[in-house]
Amino acid sequence: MWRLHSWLLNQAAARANRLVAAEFGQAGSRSRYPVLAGLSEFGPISQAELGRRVGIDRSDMVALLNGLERDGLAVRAPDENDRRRNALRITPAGEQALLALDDLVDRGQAALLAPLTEEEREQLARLLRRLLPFLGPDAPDDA
Amino acid sequence: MWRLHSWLLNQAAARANRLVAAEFGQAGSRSRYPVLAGLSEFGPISQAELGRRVGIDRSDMVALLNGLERDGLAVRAPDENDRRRNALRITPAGEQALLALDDLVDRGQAALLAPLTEEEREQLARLLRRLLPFLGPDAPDDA
DNA sequence: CAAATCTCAGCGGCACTGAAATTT
DNA sequence: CAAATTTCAGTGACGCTGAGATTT
Repeated sequence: MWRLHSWLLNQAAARANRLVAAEFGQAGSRSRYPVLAGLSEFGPISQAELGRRVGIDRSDMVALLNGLERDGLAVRAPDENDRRRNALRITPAGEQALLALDDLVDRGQAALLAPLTEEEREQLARLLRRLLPFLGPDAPDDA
Repeated sequence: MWRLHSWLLNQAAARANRLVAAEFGQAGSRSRYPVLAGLSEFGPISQAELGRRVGIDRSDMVALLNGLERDGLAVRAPDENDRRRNALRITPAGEQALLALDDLVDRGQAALLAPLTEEEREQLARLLRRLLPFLGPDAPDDA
């Protein structure tokens, strides 16, 4: 039972979500965080590509961006090179919001990772990354 | 972004669920597995206690047991020592079903863990267990 | 009385599917 | 034509809350 990785992963993820959600409180959906972080890191990008990189479904991405645009944290512009795509950008207000969310996530994670040493935390992150194929060989590793 | 443990955990758990769900197909809910495994391992036990051990909410446990009882895989009997409780037991058919589910879960997990060596898999399990407080010091560790 | 257990009704976030419209 | 992108409508499993009835 306790060797069941898929069960352990689910339990650990559920706990992480509880802790982060407790920090977020009324501050909106947790999924906003990876979207804003991805926008900030990957500059102008299409919805499909962003979704692939942060592991969010195309369909959920639409709803999330609707909310972010409504709140002035991101903007959709037509991509002139490929008019099927939207060129997404984070706004200054979005960068601002991202900084605030950074703090909340950090605090939630501190509680989650309390039982581990710094070395063990890095080891855990390294192992988890190896399980995710879309974090290709180009993904930042511990190189 | 890639150092975000709560994000990594969620992505890894989502992938594990996809892979296991692909194996399960029509074979019923995935949550049945931890319940049956817990019943088999912990013998006669109350719903609340079982829920605590396998990380399933009291409320969801009711629905899961309804299904398991309907299918003849588990039985509820009144606990004569404490009549608030149900004494849950797995049936022979339940043990049978558990064996079948074992195979399915194993195959799903084999795909998930393919990138890791045996040593790394144990290390991952060890680290994840340390994040789950309800796996108290009595929990089977790598001692 | 306080606390624990079982049950039911319902909610919200999340991952996903299927299909339509547009563009390459 | 085949493939990719955005969008919308809808589904289902999951984790959880709140409340009621019963028992300790």
